Amino acid sequence: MKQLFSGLKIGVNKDLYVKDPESSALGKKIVEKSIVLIDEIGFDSFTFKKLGAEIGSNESSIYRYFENKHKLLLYLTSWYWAWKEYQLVFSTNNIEDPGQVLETAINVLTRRVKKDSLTTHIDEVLLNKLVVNEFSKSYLTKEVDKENKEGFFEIYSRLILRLKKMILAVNNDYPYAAALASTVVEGGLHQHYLREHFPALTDCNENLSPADYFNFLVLSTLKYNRNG
Amino acid sequence: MKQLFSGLKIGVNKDLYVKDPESSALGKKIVEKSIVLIDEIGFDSFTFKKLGAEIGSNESSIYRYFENKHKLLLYLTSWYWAWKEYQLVFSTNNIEDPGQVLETAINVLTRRVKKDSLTTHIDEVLLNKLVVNEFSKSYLTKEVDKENKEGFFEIYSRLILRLKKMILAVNNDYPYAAALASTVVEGGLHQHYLREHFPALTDCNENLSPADYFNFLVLSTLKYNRNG
DNA sequence: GCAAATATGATAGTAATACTATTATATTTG
DNA sequence: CAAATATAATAGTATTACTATCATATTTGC
Repeated sequence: MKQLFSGLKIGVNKDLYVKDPESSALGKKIVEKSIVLIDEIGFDSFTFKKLGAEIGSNESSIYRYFENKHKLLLYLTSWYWAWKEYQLVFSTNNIEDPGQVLETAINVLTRRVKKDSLTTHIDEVLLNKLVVNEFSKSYLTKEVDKENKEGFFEIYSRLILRLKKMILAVNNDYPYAAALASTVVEGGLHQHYLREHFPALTDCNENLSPADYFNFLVLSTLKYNRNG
Repeated sequence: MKQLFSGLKIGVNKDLYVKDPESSALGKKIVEKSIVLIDEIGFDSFTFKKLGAEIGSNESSIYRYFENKHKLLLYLTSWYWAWKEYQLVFSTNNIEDPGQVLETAINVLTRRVKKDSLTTHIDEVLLNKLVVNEFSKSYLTKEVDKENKEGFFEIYSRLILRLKKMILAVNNDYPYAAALASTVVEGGLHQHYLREHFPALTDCNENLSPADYFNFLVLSTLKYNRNG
């Protein structure tokens, strides 16, 4: 915990970059504009050449920060989950009732991101959209097991396990705490995507948020009594 | 319904292919071996050139069946969901109790696929793995809205809506029927993926299946009584 | 059984991608 | 101010994702 909150710098696995993008103006620009460009044209058509053109820099300079665009995606999504973890811990810190803790956690993890600006160069609203649209692509690869061993999904995993703990604090006998935690986080992203592109496949809209849905879902399954 | 079950041929949107792969030996071979090859090397490294080499055919011949590998993926996943829809309707056909119908549906949609072989050339077990690993990539694109309008996700959407109806048949007041239906189907894929690559993030294993988890989740949220 | 139509195969070519390597030019630092 | 470091520019390679053309099988219709 200590390392995560010292100085408010969001820390990600150092093997995700060649040179720390936080260490220079160019690095920050790469991160900042990659979020904008990926949001604009999608990760699939995104290239370092296009990004270079966008920021008035050269392709080869970007390669000195990130090995390839996959690593950049891992960097951006790790940053996002680290940021969410920070929010999660911070916002539940002085709540005592486990039910309240869990509700707050679900809200933090499934709410649409509003303007927040922890940093000057990262637009969290856009980054949230990027995660909704592209996060799955970061782990649905043939290299997932190798990269998982290298710790590239550590922050995300830790976040799910934190939620799992909060679930068990409400009902220690619940047999599907990890599955439920992962359902909430992944499902949260998915419901936001559906709302945008397949509105018939979700009930979430302006009046009913994914947070409402998941709060009810979790509450009901944790409090459910087979005999009553 | 009629068109779906006439002759047992699984029907997908005709705009997904240039020439119907079911109409020739080469077409069937393309479909058959693409499933094997995508499963082997992953969709990202899969190319028509490699597939051509694999089946002793030419890249250019494959282009005469599918416009590009994205359309092929849409074809394969549509076929899968059409097959699941068939199983869903067939297996719930003569059940009267809505609770039983729903349980059967959840089992069909979240169970790991066992050998079935409706056709000679499609290996449903491999196709199920392919869907777990690659389905998200078929809709997480910038073209999703356009392709959705063209009906490329029609079968999938219809399947979710069928499940939604079954949910409402159990509890007509449930306010999140569509969200729950999509959670079960997508979540089913996701839990299988986690089991394989992130076992700490799910409770599903040899003894506890995603079907068990989702049956309990759905049952509890549908039967939950706020006041008791 | 043969001509015409159709399907498949082979080859070539293009623009873009995903890099690597090298060299030149800024910029920073000691 | 020299040395070190960062960035930019250019070039080059293998692969991808196609398109086009032409040759050769195979099928079919008479």
